Amino acid sequence: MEKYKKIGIKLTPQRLAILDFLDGNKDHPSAEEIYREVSKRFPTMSFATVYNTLEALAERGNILELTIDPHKKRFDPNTELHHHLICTKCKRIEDVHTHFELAVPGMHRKGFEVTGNHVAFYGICPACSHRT
Amino acid sequence: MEKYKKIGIKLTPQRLAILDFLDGNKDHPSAEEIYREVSKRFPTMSFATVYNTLEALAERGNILELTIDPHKKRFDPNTELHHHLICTKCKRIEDVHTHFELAVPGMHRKGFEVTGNHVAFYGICPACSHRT
DNA sequence: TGCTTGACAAGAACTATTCTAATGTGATAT
DNA sequence: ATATCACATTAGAATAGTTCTTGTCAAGCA
Repeated sequence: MEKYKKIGIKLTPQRLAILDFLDGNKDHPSAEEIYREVSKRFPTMSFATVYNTLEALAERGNILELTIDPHKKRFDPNTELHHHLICTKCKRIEDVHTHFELAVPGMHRKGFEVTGNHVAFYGICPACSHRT
Repeated sequence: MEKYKKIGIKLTPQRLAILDFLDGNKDHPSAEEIYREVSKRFPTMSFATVYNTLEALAERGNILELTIDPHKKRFDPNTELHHHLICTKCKRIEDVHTHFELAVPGMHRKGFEVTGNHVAFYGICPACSHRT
């Protein structure tokens, strides 16, 4: 795929498969989910390859590493500025494409140079609120 | 200490030491930091006790489990609604006691019942921006 | 007194991630 | 087209953080 060329990493079949799986993916998959899926096509795939690729992509700003799930890292191929709505029961994550104008008041900034922000909304998704 | 009685868990010397360490602590300590500190007073202290106590406290809403640091859990004894400013280099976390009026627009809510939110601000703290 | 419940310590087990060493391979220059 | 080399890949070991298990004990209660 031509569109992946500009990322600036060496393209390999494994990496293309990972990129294809991520492209347009709205499920914020974990390394394990990526591995499970991609290793269907590449049964010899190693976990290290998944992590290496994800790290390389994150470094270049092509994906975001989410620190939302206490148990594992999750990755988001959508690098536009956006926020998340998380079901505290099933851990499903939905995107919230709204821009919030947020600034840290000087008194709390403590000399920090603020570079970004992320809003996590918590709630219960319809599916979970139904079953009990 | 009387003030701990109302938490509703059985108070033991180990738990009192953990509670004392957390009380007013603004450093958002990890389990490991709590263990290191409390085991000075109770050298036989086990990690399991730390985790059990933290879990019990979190369940009862007496502390918050922060999912901000990708490498470890961090705990916040301040359960008032507040937000955080995180140094992406040294992982220091400062509190931001500002109330933001945030609502998820209906189109993104997808039927979620939203129960709360948390804003993470990212930046570089003064100490880190100095040393290169 | 005996029962029940919950807390504890110690360490094993587990999970997610990172590292290592050996081998393989895509991209470029030849 | 081929050789080369830096970078990718693999398998498995290593690590870090967290959770689980087992046996023990103390406190509260019938």
